[in-house]
Amino acid sequence: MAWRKIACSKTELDLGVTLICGQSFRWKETAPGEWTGVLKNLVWNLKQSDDLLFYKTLEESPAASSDLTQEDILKDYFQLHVNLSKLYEQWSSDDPNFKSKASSFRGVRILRQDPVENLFSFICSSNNNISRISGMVERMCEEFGTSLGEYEGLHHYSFPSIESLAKGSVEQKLRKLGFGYRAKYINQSARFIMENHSEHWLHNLRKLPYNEAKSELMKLCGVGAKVADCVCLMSLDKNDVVPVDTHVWQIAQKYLPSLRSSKTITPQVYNAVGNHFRELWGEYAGWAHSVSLHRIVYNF
DNA sequence: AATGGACCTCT
DNA sequence: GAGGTCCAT
Repeated sequence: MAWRKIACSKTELDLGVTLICGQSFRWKETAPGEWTGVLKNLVWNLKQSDDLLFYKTLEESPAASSDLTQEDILKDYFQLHVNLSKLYEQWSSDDPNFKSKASSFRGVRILRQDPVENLFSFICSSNNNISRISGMVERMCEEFGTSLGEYEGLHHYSFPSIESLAKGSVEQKLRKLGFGYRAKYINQSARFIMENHSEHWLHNLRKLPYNEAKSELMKLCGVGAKVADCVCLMSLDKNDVVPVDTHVWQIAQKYLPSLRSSKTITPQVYNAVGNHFRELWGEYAGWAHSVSLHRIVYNF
């Protein structure tokens, strides 16, 4: 199948960074400058030039998956309607640190992910690192997802349904797959959602204001403030949310000396840090956070 | 409301 | 000890 293309500047989207920086854990660089992953139950291949985004899929969109064209699916996933260059200008003028340390890392965007994949992937993220999380998510999809076919020797699977993660045997199976104590969190959260809500409940949280969506998420086992914020930002359209991890906290302490007295991230500290960056960076603060705080990048 | 320890597995 | 959460003080 031939490559198709969308006009898209590399300064608006840097595929390599955006796909593997710890938002989604399912994209692989299958050839230099070429990434393969699953989106909307299709296997995609992506690459880019300075001003074009190229894509192809293993199959045409199944009829069931609707009126969205593949171009629409990608535009939505990468949120291409958001003018990133303009945001970089705003963050640079509002924050000298952003300007000097982060503004040259162009094209880092927040993906608009599926809330189910986003939630269950991030339940895996506690005390963990990107490469191990990626392996865990892959094994979870292989075990509980459905096959989407083979592409260049690699098998691909859908992300498991909540229903499939709610079954009784899931915790034990996940433990065998190396999930450790997170196995229970995943199974219990899935079960809680199926018993109290439905498969679509997570999607519908998009309609709620940030605070309500967050507190709903935090009722789930294994979902604290940080994971809930990641889900709000990365799949529930809460663009101004800044998830506070230990790294963000360390940096914030340099700007908010009052926080230094605290030994750990208490709820109060958590909110103070989040609010600080939200006020500093504005409506798309969570996006600025993804640019500045991606490990390698920000070294104050 | 804040603190300390435990939790799986891997580095 | 780790990009976090839970549970007990």
